[in-house]
Amino acid sequence: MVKRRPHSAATATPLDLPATGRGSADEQAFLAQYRLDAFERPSVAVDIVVFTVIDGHLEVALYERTEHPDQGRLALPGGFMRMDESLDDAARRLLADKAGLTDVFVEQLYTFGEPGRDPRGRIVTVAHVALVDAARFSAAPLLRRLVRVPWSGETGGDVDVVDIGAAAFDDDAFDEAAACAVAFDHASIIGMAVKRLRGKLDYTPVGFQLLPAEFTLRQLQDIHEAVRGDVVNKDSFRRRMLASGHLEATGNHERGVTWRPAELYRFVRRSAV
Amino acid sequence: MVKRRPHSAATATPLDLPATGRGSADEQAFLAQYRLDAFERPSVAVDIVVFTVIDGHLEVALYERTEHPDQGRLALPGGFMRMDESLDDAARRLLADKAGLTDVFVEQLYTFGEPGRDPRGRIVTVAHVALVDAARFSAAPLLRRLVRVPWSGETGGDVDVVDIGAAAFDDDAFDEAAACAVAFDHASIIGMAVKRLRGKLDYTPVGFQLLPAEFTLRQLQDIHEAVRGDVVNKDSFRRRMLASGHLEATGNHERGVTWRPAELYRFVRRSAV
DNA sequence: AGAGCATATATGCATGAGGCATATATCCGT
DNA sequence: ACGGATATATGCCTCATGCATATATGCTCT
Repeated sequence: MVKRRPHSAATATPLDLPATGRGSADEQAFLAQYRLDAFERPSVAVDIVVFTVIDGHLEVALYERTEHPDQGRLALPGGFMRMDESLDDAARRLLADKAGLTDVFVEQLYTFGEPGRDPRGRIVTVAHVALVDAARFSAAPLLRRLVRVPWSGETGGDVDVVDIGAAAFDDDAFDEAAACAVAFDHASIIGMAVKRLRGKLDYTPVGFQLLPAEFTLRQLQDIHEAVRGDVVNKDSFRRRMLASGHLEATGNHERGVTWRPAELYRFVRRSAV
Repeated sequence: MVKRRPHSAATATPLDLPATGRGSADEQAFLAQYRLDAFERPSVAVDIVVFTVIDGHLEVALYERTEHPDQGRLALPGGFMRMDESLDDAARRLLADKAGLTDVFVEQLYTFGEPGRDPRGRIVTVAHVALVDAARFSAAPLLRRLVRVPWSGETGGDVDVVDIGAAAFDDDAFDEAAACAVAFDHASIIGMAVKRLRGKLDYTPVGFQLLPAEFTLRQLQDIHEAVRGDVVNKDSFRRRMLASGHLEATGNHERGVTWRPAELYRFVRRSAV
């Protein structure tokens, strides 16, 4: 039994079109005269934190700004949302345009909207996280920058970005390198992205997104250790991963290593039981 | 030993004011002529999912829309962001205006920006989650509506909203009640909010936000069971909570119950070690 | 007042996952 | 053939959790 509300307008309408419901003539009339621009509007941007793990280090794709504001500082790839696309679509479009990356894992992270975060005016940015394997990351036409997260637990917050130069393969030099200047609030965005990635790693199968299609258990462990910033127990890690149901042995083995070759696995979506 | 990069500009400038850096005259000039409104902009709204637990059921604050579009349907409290406030500030302001709630736990959830989600035009909404104890929720001038989450694991997705009438204290009638019509994509927003709340409950001390300042372990367990939608082991729950370091015994006991009164605890922020 | 009841609170034990050590397997280079 | 390095497998210890049992403490009813 559906209750019917009294008509707000006395006009007769066809039976199948409710007087005031979704799609009604009444609503159509309302929408026709509705002025959305009566309110002032901010600009909406989308920024993407592209992560990868190279040589055991967590890296983020950053480019050097050539224009004002914050000219010369490092910034996340991003841009303004278009009126005909969803936020996810905007992130994927910008990822393809600015980094040449397609078919990557993209997920919305958080929306930053402090009034003073951009000197150009009121710009709200919807930050996203993308995960790519090292080979595709290196091939992308973006500067590679290492991110060193100050290990203060799970705090998030700002993150130090260290240029990846000669120090790349020298941990001592890396530790002494000075942090680069980061544009806008992007250091804070990266900080939250690292925090989120660390959290997801424990209870969702997301580490595979940072590896090629086939990989060894050691490579997967390296990913986890680089993201977490500490070492994990090898045996229990192997047991846990193999028991998760997300791994499938390919029967192939790694080649060209000087030790016993490990078996290659691939990621399988766990059956929905 | 810190390496120094060569200057990009050869012009002599005062030592403290870089030629092109943040706050430089060059940047000022750029900003003065920058036209942010060259791009079309969407409207930015903020919606809040206010949760509480009453009589063992997870409830959400919804009101019936009196205007087009989706007139007569149930909707989340919300509104448009102002140009001089942050997103969190907007959420708190709207919570106070629309529900009379202040000093509550508020956290950003997710931003919804599908092009067709609002017939009035392009409106991006930044959804938030707020947690209130039952007493304050009931006193707020909003309709109470029960939310029944179809227990399909962690899927999120749309959620059935069931009117809380005579069925409130009768689980059988509640199960048979038909779902109410929900405006816009708000059923989907609530679904994601439930999913997020369930996830946070396991590894962050957030359940306390749904209780008064002093509470018994049984009340806390009821919160967890209502949010998770299943039963938890009483003994291990007590052990885990007491060992978490978040609980502090007050020495007081509950009154007016017909059984042995339980001790009252209060929430303490865990000391930073 | 005392029995009965419902719940809180405490203790002991079984089970399973993770940390750790040891043993064996398999590649490469010399 | 042998050593080096790592993969892979197995067994043991510890701890968190699930489960059962026992005691404590308020109320209600007779």
